[in-house]
Amino acid sequence: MSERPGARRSGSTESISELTTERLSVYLRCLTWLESQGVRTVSSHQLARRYHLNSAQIRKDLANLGELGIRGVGYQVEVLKKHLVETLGLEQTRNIIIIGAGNLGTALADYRGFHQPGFSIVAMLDKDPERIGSRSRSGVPVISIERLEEVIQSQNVEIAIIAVPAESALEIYERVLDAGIRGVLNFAPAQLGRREGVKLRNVDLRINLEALSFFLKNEGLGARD
Amino acid sequence: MSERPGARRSGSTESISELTTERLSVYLRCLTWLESQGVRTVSSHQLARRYHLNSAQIRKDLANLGELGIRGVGYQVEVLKKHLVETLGLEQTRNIIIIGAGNLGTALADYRGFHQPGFSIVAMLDKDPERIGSRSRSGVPVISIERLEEVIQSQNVEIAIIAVPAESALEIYERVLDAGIRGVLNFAPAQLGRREGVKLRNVDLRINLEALSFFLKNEGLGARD
DNA sequence: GCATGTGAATGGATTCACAGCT
DNA sequence: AGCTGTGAATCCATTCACATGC
Repeated sequence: MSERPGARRSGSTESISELTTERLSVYLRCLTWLESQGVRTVSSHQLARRYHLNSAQIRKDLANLGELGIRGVGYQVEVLKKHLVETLGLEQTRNIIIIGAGNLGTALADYRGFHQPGFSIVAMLDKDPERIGSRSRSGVPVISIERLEEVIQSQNVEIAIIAVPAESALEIYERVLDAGIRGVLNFAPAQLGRREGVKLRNVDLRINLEALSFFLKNEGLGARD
Repeated sequence: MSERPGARRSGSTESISELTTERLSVYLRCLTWLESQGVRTVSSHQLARRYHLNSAQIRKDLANLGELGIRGVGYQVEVLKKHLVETLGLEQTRNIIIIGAGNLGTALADYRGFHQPGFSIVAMLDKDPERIGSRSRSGVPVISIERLEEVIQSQNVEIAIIAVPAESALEIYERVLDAGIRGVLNFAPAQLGRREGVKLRNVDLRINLEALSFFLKNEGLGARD
């Protein structure tokens, strides 16, 4: 119960919405770049101009982490970055499995962005005997889907990435949840249901393309001004 | 100018928001499945229950296409599907290029969901001489990035998928826009700016993982009830 | 003087609840 | 009786604008 007495507790990480979380991730990336360029201090206006963001929104978002800014000056890059890393839970490494070792699964296993600190891809799981026992280019092993639950437990896996065809997605989803997974990133074009205590995020490539198609169809005409 | 006289024009496709568009794409997928199962008629409630959606929202979304439902009955699957295909601009085929023939680009080129009717991936472009001249498993050719503008024009390309490292993303973005592309799907973890008359959609894998990480860090404690 | 942090205002999107049609 | 289509109500997110503090 006892909160440190002087501690500012604006940083009640509960209240932070999903959209805000996504932007925090963006800010972290921006700050990482700025830090690598030797920038020590940055204002919300500078960030906004540089990265096509809105300065008021940046301030509101960052205010969630506590009073980190210095009025009249801005934010210290290093300090802010540290807080973002902590808020997003990236100081520790989370283990990930990818289910489905097809084109997409394998590409994800080798994707640079996934091998950042904070995440570790420990295995791909697949049912095709031809693939089992092999490794992706970056060395991620392919294991039999039969051993799904065992791998999750023994390797302390927290996140599952579903990269199987739509037909199998629901079954896999149920299995990983039963095995205790609370974070799921789904690439299959399937409608998986929300569950209490589980975060499901969908990356649906078809929706993305169809949204572009809709735009292309409708600009020419009506979208004049 | 002359509108067909009797034509219901609730279907003013302008007013449709991006979020609604995304859901229309979901509905289309659901209907395609239902149709394949021989279902002829479906109500908003049935759709909602089956696919974890909200029935009022389904009705609001679909009302954008005109008065397609039959009160007391529901929607005719075939009719509704046809309207969705048309609204999303999927009766015609749009040509796509993928820039970057690395792991991700190649996986996308071979991804089944992209070879649906409505879309055709005509080429991947890359700067690595080793890759140029080869083909993906499904036969998409890799062409020199130097020929980017030429390919866009000659093949009548409408959509560009950016699958290059973050450092190169901005330069590629400018180039495809200059070449006349109005629809861009960006996989690079870079902040590209909005442009008038251009639809940019970002698929950011890192943001997705970090959002899961944030959730995992914060449930256990506060997210009790 | 200058940039943050934040209440107030605005703008969207979702949900409710029911009138109206079949 | 049942389901759509939709105004009204609600909820959430963004933007504005300024008091506050360096």
